[in-house]
Amino acid sequence: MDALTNPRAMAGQCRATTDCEHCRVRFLSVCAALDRDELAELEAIAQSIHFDAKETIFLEGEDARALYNVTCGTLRLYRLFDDGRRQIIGFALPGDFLGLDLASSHAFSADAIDAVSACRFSRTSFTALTERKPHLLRRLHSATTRELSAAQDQVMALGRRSAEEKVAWFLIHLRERYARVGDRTTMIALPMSRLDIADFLGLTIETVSRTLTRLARDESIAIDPGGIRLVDVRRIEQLAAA
Amino acid sequence: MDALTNPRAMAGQCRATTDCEHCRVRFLSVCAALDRDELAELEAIAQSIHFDAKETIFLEGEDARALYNVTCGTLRLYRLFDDGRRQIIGFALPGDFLGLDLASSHAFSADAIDAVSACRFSRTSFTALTERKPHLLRRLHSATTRELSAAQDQVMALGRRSAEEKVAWFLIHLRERYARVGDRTTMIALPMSRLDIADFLGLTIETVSRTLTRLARDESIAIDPGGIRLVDVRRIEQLAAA
DNA sequence: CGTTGAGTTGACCATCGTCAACAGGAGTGG
DNA sequence: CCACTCCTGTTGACGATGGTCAACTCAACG
Repeated sequence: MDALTNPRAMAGQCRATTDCEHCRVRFLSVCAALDRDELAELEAIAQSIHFDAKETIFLEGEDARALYNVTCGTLRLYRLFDDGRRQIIGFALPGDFLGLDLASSHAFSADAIDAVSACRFSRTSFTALTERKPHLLRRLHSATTRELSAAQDQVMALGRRSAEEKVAWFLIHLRERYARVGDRTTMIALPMSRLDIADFLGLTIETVSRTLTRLARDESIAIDPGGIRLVDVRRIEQLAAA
Repeated sequence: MDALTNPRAMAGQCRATTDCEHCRVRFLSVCAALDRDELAELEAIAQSIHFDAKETIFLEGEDARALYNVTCGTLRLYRLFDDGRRQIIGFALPGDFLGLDLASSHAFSADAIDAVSACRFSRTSFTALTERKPHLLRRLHSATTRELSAAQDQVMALGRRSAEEKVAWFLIHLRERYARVGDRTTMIALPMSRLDIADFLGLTIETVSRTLTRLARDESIAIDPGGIRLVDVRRIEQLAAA
């Protein structure tokens, strides 16, 4: 398993740094648009920052003073309803960028699930940089497009599908995302809790738990500490696509 | 009721034109970024086009040869599952832009619900124009951001909410969108069928129908031919936000 | 005047949510 | 080192919400 996606291997390694040129997520992220000189400009306005597990990065509605480029760890992005129900609208992984919209206030809340490191940019400096670098803006636009497509995938997953299909989709979806930063293995790390998964899929924690145990009894998956191993990949993929 | 949102009033008026300067949706749309000369450039590559009700504009996966700016009418945007289930991921209204991502293939299918007029741009010419006009790109980016936020709103609506809450949200959501092009009235035109609403909300046609009749029995709404009238706006808003 | 398609309503049933109990591991304090 | 709590996850019993199947109405259209 790749170091970027293995929670155990990551634990000791989640260190902040602003050495862009040797950054692990450089080619995945918005920064990939920049040449060496431009990268230096970006590095000049970047601050490296670290969050412990369960720390809150920002809250929905707050002034967006900064943008973040995640270099390691996992975050949950969510909104709350008036009555306290929580909907998780995504998990941010290494390479993901928070604040793509350059909006003046945050559209959702974000907190660290495990230890997280990120590059932090002040919104005003970053916005100024996009004024001067059209291809950075272009890159930003294509990243936003990817986000949009991810949101639409989630809509597909939530609309009128069974719990089993949702959970299978979640596993495959996470696997594809890990594949961007590492290998596409059959081992899927789950740094998030069952409650997080439930709030992401519009299910309850009990249904998630039951569905996973049922899939495990079927020998479609195996439940390992810290993650899931896909045993019958084909079957899970079929459920996910159905 | 505003002409742009009244299906009856629109029926005879849905005419194609490329007179940008007098375009009704000019200030709502991506074009608003352009000054007079630039608008002329855009007009030069625009083609006006008309679709009858039920015509397909494009299919998911097809080569995206063109982008469209809707000037009147309503479209449904959707994706199909392998088993034939359909998920509607949005309705396009006047002022909406299809193809914001500038991607080479369509991420979803689109067809006309009622009569639709649009400005059509070849993707290559439009992309070329964005190369020369950074503020057009900027405008494109902010439109994509709005789309993203709309998709996240839909995720909020689909995750673990009751049928009543979903339907109420749909009505309020549609009302807000109509408000962008016209007035925020209590009368909400529903050009789309019950099946369209069901496929948008992840419900069945029967549940949508039952829920609407229940809300009508409560005197929260009134079901008129061609639309819904909000009687107890407060109550519907409460349900929608819950 | 028959056909077709959209919408409504009813009866029944499955899935998933709710409530509750329990297991096991991590952390804490005596 | 053990007992205790706390937290997460699992499992069971039960019930409600919403899906399924079917019948029916009504308007549009030939």
